[in-house]
Amino acid sequence: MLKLFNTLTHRQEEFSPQENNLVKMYSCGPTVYDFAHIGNFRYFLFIDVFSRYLKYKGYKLLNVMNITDIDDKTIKRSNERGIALNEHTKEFTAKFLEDLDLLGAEHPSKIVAATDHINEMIDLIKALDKNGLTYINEGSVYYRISAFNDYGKLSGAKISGNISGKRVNVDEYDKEDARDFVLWKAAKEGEPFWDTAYGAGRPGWHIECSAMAMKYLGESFDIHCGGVDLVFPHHENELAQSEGATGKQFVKYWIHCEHLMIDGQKMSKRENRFFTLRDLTKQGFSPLAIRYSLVSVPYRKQLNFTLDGLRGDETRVKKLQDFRRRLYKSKCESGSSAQISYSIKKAKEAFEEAMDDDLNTSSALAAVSILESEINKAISSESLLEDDKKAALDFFGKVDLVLGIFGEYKEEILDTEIQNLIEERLIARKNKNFARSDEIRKYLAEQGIILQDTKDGTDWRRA
RNA sequence: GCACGUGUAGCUAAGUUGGUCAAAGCAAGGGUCUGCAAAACCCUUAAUCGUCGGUUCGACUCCGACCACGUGCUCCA
Repeated sequence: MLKLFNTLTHRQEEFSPQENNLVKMYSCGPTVYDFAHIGNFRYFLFIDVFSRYLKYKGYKLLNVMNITDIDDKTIKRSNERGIALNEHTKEFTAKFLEDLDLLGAEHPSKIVAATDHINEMIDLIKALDKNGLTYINEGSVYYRISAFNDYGKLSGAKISGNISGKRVNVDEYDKEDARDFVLWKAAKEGEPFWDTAYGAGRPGWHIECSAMAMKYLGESFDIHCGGVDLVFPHHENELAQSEGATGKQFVKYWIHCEHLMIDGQKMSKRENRFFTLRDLTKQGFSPLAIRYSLVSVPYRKQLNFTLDGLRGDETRVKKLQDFRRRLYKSKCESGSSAQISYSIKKAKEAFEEAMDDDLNTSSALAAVSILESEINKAISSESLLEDDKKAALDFFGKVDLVLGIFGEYKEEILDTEIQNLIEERLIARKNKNFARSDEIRKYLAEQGIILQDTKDGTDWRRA
């Protein structure tokens, strides 16, 4: 039974979807003003692993993610570049998806852009209007928080009342109450706008998620995800907009992913503590190791990202790949052993138990390591049997379906020239002609083929 | 200032309805294999569980204080 920590109730709850086998989930997506950074990807990989595990558990998943392609930052950047807003945002949406692919993250079932849903937002504002939850001031439409009783139920009482000394009128729009937020911003010079029933303007930050989530998932659905920083005000306001319009519970489980830190401190562009995916791949790190790093710490813990740690994870994923390769290639007698099959069963239980416990990936990985070590011993002592090998491969395959940490395994084929050289070298070695043997090894190394001599012959791999 | 969270071996970290475990990975040391390598594998080392008190027969796990770090209260994954 999967248990999840629900921000709304502030405790761990057993998960069960509204419709018996179908999970409906909304994940807050990127604001496409620039490249996403690894902090963003920590979250997106959490969504990936979470989604994969739901499928692993046998659920059907409808996962919608938004692309925020209209806000202060996207406007600012596109103006700086002197290109149209949507040209700018299309470009960075594409980069975002490329990065997801690179990290082996599955795409959500639906990816939707805010600017494609202006009508839905206006309709939602109308519904709020009808319920007396809005007011207009100088062409902008505001949400009147005092008229919504449940305001604050997601983030807690902490925002009730004025926050002394901190709340200034940062927004250049006028509000009745400092806590009110804008639904529709009146058009300003130099900004894109849409002509609507509420005049020319552009959407406020929160309205897109309410409108799109309800359009694709219904007025009430199962899971809503985001980074912890979104709990307030974004999700609190989203909830207020949605429930204020429908009178129904908007979301049952609110799930929030913790932030990532670099060297124990907050990311900071100014102090050069900041990485995009490209920054890291340029330094030679593999996307797989980056994925492993970001996935290996449970999502509700702050993740301390360090380059030293990443180097370690680089080694780790390489060992995982070597291990799987070794297992594939191991030659086994038929049959199975009671001990190994018990260990495999245990590992599977431990893995699922860990993941069921609010997606404890760290503990799940421990289960993998323990079995890995045991299987390795069996291979070394040539005591691994065929059925156990199959069961083990099956288990690691299932793990990989969820965590995606083994990378691709493909049987590569060498061209015959290289094949022949390897043969020739074997013969040379047999005749103790080591000069020739080393010559061939050196030559192949230059071709990117690394040879490894084993007692069963010569193995090779690409550098 | 207010609110919340974290502090476990060199590093990344799991674990706590209080009484077997203080997982696992990386690093480090040793070994197996090899003509030599490389890779891989095996073994070992290491934590008074932030500090100081309290509760208890017994606390890493509960309570209090303190220190450090982080986050939110403003745009943010």
